[in-house]
Amino acid sequence: MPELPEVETVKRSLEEKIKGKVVQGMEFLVPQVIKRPTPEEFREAFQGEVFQGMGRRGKYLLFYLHSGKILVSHLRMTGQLIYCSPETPQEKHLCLIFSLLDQATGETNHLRYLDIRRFGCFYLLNPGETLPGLEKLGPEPLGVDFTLDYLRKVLTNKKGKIKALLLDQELIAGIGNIYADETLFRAGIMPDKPGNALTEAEIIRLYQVIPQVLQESIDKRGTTISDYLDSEGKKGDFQNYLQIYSRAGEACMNCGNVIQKTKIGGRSSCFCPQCQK
DNA sequence: AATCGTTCCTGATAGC
DNA sequence: TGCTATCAGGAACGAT
Repeated sequence: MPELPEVETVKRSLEEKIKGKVVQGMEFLVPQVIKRPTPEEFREAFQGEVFQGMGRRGKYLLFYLHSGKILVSHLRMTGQLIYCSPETPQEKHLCLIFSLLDQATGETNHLRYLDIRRFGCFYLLNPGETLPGLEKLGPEPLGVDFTLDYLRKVLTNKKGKIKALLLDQELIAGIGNIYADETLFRAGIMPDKPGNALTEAEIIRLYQVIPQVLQESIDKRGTTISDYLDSEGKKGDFQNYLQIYSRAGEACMNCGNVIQKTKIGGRSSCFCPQCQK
């Protein structure tokens, strides 16, 4: 499932490929992934548009267009953005095709959106327009706004379970189930501990470990558990470095005890009862 | 205000 | 073999 490192990897693997390309046409095989405006208006608005560059905010991908409009994409669980030749056979779960023209060479390529579960979504925003989910995002955990003071303030304030707090995009942007489990294991904190029960030492450890895990995963080009691929169709590598996520029943690599699994906020959560307090 | 359950959706897997 | 049930889960939404 794409979280911050996976979305960042898609951005990095796609940006140079689409920069300067002209949108020649589009096909909507599963129009329901286009949330705003209507698919018809979406197609109309894209006439003659040029991709200028890309950005990322939390788990959202941003495509900056020549007109000043922004195409926003969220991959949710199983979304994939693939850059390929128009000759590539149509994939089973193909939802959208953008045909992109390179004016220098006259070549056309496809930017395709695939999504097995169809949870992903696209929005086309006019200049100055925003989305509730995007606007309310908390600070980027790899950015300067994510400070120890911020984390301390936001946690000591909350009675909810720390795992649920880490998944709350309004508190910190971009952490999903994989990296929530990984950070809590590395910080030695039980996932069901209330936010306001964390000690100062635990908050400091968490503050150090969050950017560390995310950056390590970006360096390994993300985690591929089942579906995630980058824009070249390549798997990530960080699944080989996971210490706790999806390892219930296995031995903890730190103490050797059996890794446990529980549900927190409706999400499966793996933890080591020995190493996490 | 905060927290909970439900919804969207398909595929892998378990159990009979 | 072939059926049904369960699970995977991000975020919007409604209910409490």
